[in-house]
Amino acid sequence: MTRVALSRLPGDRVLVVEDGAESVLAASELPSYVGVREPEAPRWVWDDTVRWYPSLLAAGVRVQRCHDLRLGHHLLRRAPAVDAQLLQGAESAYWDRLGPSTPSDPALFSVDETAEHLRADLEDSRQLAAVAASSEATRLGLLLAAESAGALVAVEMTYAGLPWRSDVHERLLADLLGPRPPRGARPEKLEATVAEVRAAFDAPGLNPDSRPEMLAALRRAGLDVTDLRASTLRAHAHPGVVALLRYKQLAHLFQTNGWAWSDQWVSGGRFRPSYQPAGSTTGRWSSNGGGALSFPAQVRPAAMADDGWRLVVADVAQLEPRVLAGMSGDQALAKSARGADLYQGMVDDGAVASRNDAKLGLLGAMYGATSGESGRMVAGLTRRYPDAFGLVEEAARAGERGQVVRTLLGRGSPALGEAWERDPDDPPPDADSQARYRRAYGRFTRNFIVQGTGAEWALCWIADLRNRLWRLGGAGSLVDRPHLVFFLHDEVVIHTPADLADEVAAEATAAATTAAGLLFRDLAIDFPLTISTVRSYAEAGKPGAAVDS
DNA sequence: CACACATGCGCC
DNA sequence: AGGGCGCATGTGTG
Repeated sequence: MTRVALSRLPGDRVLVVEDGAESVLAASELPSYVGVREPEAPRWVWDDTVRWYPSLLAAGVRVQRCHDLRLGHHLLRRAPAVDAQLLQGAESAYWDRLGPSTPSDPALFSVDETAEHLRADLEDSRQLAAVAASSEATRLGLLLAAESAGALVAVEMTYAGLPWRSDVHERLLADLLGPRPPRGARPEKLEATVAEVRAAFDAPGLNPDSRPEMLAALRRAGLDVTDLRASTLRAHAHPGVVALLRYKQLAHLFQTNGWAWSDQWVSGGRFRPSYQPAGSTTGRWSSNGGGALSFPAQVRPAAMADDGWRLVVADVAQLEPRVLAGMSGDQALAKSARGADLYQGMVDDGAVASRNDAKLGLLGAMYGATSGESGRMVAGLTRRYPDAFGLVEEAARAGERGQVVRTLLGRGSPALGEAWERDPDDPPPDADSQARYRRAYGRFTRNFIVQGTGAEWALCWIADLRNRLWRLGGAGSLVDRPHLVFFLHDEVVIHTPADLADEVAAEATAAATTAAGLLFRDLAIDFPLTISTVRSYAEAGKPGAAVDS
């Protein structure tokens, strides 16, 4: 496949390198240049998708495939199967240091003038050579392609935005909090809750946001608490606790997803958060603006499709347990995974008494629970599913020995010590705390292989789905046809003309099959989706939510 | 004054 | 003595 490397040059020019041939364009010519090449679908190679793609999209150019060198560099540098020496060369130290940029500030990442003008073609050659020389070239190649496709999706989703009805959002806020207050003031209903809390604890002037003040007030009232978590407070029957819990809930809504949040992240009828692919060490995405990945259920009613359009919401049932079954090749767990509910499958298989036990046991195994109900379930299930439980157990032991682990497609975990930086001023840790530290790292590596491989499955899923949605056709640009508008680890939302919703749902299912095949080949693991076609995101997943049309 | 950290909550 | 994140506030530090 043709690769075309794009690098920025001083003076708003772009260096284009294809098969060793160099040419120079003015930056303003780039959209038409890319647009005209795009039907042939070369792979565009660039430093960071966020630095190139938004302006192309704004000019109406949709890119089919790319290679994101920043993501690739960080991934390959830590991949156990890659000889990191092969990534060394001209400017490689800059690539090592490149941090993420954001759509609102794409230049933020540049460390100095040189980093602004890195040669994409040189780094691309090194990455290609490093992959080719690796013992896991095929898997790493797939991972790089999926990661880069994810970077395209991330920029496209910020560009398109999640359809947002500010009137619905404001009505919701007004109902719960009262009218929008002046800057710096609490809304009426929140202030009223503060008054209730003060009265209940006989503490005029109490600031419920102050931890020391609040703890003192609770103790004076005879409540023996050392923290203010909702779960702790709920255990105490005191009239003030009810008011305090309501205050905490409303205050969180006001502060996190209230008017100020809307001012900053909603524009033109769209919620446009910023996504950061591979923002977490496991390869999961994170979000560095707008809080996309902690988008609370409370405000989802405001996410509404345009008139004549629908939201197709698809999520994978028990993604990580299924991934564990696939990567461990555990036949018994794969059998329980055959169906819509893996946990129920374990019950039907006679492995556990209840669905809840199954869930506790599996989550416990993946997170490294050692005690409580969850820890107790793990022991019994280990005998039933030795390959699956053995795999995470071995990952934990490797971590405790100080070894790095890798995902199915070859992403490496950060090393012990790299995972959590130590303060050099701290006294050297004693044997006890060293052992604790190693066990904590073991829990991390245990979870890393499953969470990381789950992220890889999801990347393959959205990458294939993105292409399928484009092929579904329709005329016009990205936002005139079915397109992804939200992604949350194991769930996607597609905004689509209503008459295409059924086809979109079918493509989401087909893409899940593709992803399963890419990762697990012949080991047919089912990844059933829960799909809803709705007007409002809040209706998704509920029985009877389907829109008749 | 800016900054880092702790706490608590949201999501998976 | 269960993994990964982001965000807001208050508090303590330089």
